[in-house]
Amino acid sequence: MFERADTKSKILDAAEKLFGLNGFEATSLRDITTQADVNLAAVNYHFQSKDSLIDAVIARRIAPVTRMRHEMLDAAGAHPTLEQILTAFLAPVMNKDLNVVVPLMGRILSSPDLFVDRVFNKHLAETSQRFTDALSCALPDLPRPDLLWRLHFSIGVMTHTMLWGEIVPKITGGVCDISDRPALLHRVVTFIAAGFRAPASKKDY
Amino acid sequence: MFERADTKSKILDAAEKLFGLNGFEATSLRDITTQADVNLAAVNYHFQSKDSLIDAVIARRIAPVTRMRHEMLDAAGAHPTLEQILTAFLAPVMNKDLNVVVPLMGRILSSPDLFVDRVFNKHLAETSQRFTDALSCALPDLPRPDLLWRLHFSIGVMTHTMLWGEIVPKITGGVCDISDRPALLHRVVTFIAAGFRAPASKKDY
DNA sequence: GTCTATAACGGGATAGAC
DNA sequence: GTCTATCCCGTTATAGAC
Repeated sequence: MFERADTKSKILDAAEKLFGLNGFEATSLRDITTQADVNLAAVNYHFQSKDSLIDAVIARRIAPVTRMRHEMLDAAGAHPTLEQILTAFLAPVMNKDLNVVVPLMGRILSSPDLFVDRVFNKHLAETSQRFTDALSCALPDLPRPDLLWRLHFSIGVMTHTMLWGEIVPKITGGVCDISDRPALLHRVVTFIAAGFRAPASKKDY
Repeated sequence: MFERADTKSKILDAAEKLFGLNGFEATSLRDITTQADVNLAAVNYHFQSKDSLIDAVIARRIAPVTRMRHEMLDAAGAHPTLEQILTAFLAPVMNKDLNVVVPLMGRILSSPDLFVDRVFNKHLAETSQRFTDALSCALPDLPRPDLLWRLHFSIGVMTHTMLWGEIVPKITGGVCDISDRPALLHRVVTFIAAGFRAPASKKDY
């Protein structure tokens, strides 16, 4: 049942898969419509342009991530630990379907130009505010520039881990394994939490 | 004097600038030849194809980075500290010309598909080996998977910091500043070193 | 709503004069 | 080595039949 998804959803599914696999630029509408098994013109009928399609693909996946992030942060209570904050921030992204959503997120986060105008300002500004506030509470002695830089570094760890997921096992000769998602999340949180707890940078060194 | 650089160099200069600015896919040969003020056909004369041009652009910048990395690691002596190893690894990339080389490096590192075959295996495999060995010496108790994962995380921090350099001041309302390169390097090394020194991940948690 | 067909354009690459 | 002109392909987008 429900085998015949509607055209619009089929396009979104195919697009997010191919965008994640090959990037936004390298994916043509022909690739998408072939994968989705729909007609080429359907894209411009349901969405107005390739750009709008990209927006739609992103919006569909960011919404639940944002919701889950806030839920997890709420669930951690009034004074969440650093690890709880980081987990609430990272888990909703990193525990998604590895083969589709994660590569897509990686693509988004490694396209700064596309990101700021069309993703951050539209979908993430509020979330960013909440998590920086929570981090400030958990690390009251960390100066604000350090805190923001370290959050930025953390996003770098997350992005790279997602984007390179399938590469790491290759170039490490199989030593690193990505199939155990909770273990990987734990590794990331451990690494980042230690980085956040490092002494604040001094002006003279 | 030397105002009239040869065509080949002009193409390489223009290409690396535009590749860093807009990415490899989004940069056309026409963009490059216009920027370089040379004829379109010159690209296919001096290089055989756009792909070969990309390889040439990358190779020209990676060589000095690799040399400097090894020099700095050598200079740190037989038993370098964790901070010395990380600085030797990161400084040669992060202290380059911010406006051209750094964005280019960011682009390379955020294109996994392009990276493994055409960059890692060709230029970085040996360097990778040397630095993982050095890290093993500095952190003898850290299990190998943790060590490799954390090196991977570190590259994520570096990549993201490079790729998003100009964005961070914007979305932090000017709190974060990228103009002081040594300070930024110090922030990165502090963060990563603490992450490396975190307890190794346990199987049960 | 969905298709076929095609317009309009920009891309990489090449032939051949100079 | 450098140019002009051009080929051929893939791209987005649209017009119009069904």
